[in-house]
Amino acid sequence: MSTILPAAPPHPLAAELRQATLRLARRLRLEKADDELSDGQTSVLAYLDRSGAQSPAALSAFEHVSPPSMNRTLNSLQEAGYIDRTPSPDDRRMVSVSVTDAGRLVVNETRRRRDAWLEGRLDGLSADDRDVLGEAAAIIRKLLEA
Amino acid sequence: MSTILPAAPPHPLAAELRQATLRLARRLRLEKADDELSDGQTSVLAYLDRSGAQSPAALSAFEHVSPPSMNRTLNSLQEAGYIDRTPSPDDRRMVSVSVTDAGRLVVNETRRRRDAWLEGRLDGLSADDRDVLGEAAAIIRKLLEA
DNA sequence: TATTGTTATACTCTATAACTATA
DNA sequence: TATAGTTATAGAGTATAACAATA
Repeated sequence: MSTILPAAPPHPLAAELRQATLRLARRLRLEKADDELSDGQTSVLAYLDRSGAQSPAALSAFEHVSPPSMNRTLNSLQEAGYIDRTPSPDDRRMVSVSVTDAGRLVVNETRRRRDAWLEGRLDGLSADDRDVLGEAAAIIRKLLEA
Repeated sequence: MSTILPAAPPHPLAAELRQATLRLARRLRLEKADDELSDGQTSVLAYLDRSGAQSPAALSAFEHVSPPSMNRTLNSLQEAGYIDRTPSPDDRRMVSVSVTDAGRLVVNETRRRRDAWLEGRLDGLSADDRDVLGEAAAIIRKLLEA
């Protein structure tokens, strides 16, 4: 019987989940609607679409990016016609950034492509495996909100 | 009874899994050992560590990056003392890139930090939920290899 | 001549610091 | 004077094209 075990990872779960998540995310990010859009632009557009209009400051905080860098990203997106900038009537220093219809189209197309790729892979799994993934997605959402 | 249903997503599973994965990956990537290292440098170092020595061409293919860009990344990593480049004795055009001990240290520290953050979140879950995540990680690995 | 890696050059993305407008 | 946003400038990261060394 083993008395003293060599130091083994106490929670291989974290390592497995980290690996699986980072690799799948990496693969998913390859699927995009508009190859002209950078990852940052894609991400900002998706965030604006699901959270509604936001200030540039809020966007730079969410993206962990400096205000000038976000400003540049917004310039590109506006030039492409994917977002609008409207000054606040109350405090004219503040700006509200919102997605245009064209922007929403790109966001949805990107989601569609990613889901299509993913569905292709999910089809090869058993119903049980798919159930597990569905439960896992819900648990991860809970974990992120904690 | 409903006869004609409005177009509903046939597989919400893909959408849920996509969202959960991208968000968790985003959060995990924030945890790094060396803030001086870019995401690309961090990724190359981790890949070299787990796959063993690789050619620059193999690395640029894996990272979906051009050979000159990878060359620049390797220059930075070599300057930092995290990798070695050794020409092949057989074919002297070819170079083998490998992680140094210092590089391995950084890789492991980054993994440790990400796992530590994740374990903190996993502790708040039930044993059942953790089991589901463990199974999901294995399924995702299978899915990526398919 | 083909291939592996690297250098040359230009462009995009990001950051810090300075500036403008509004409060 | 403080704050939200933007512009100025400079430093990384990336790409295409050209080059060097080896096969």
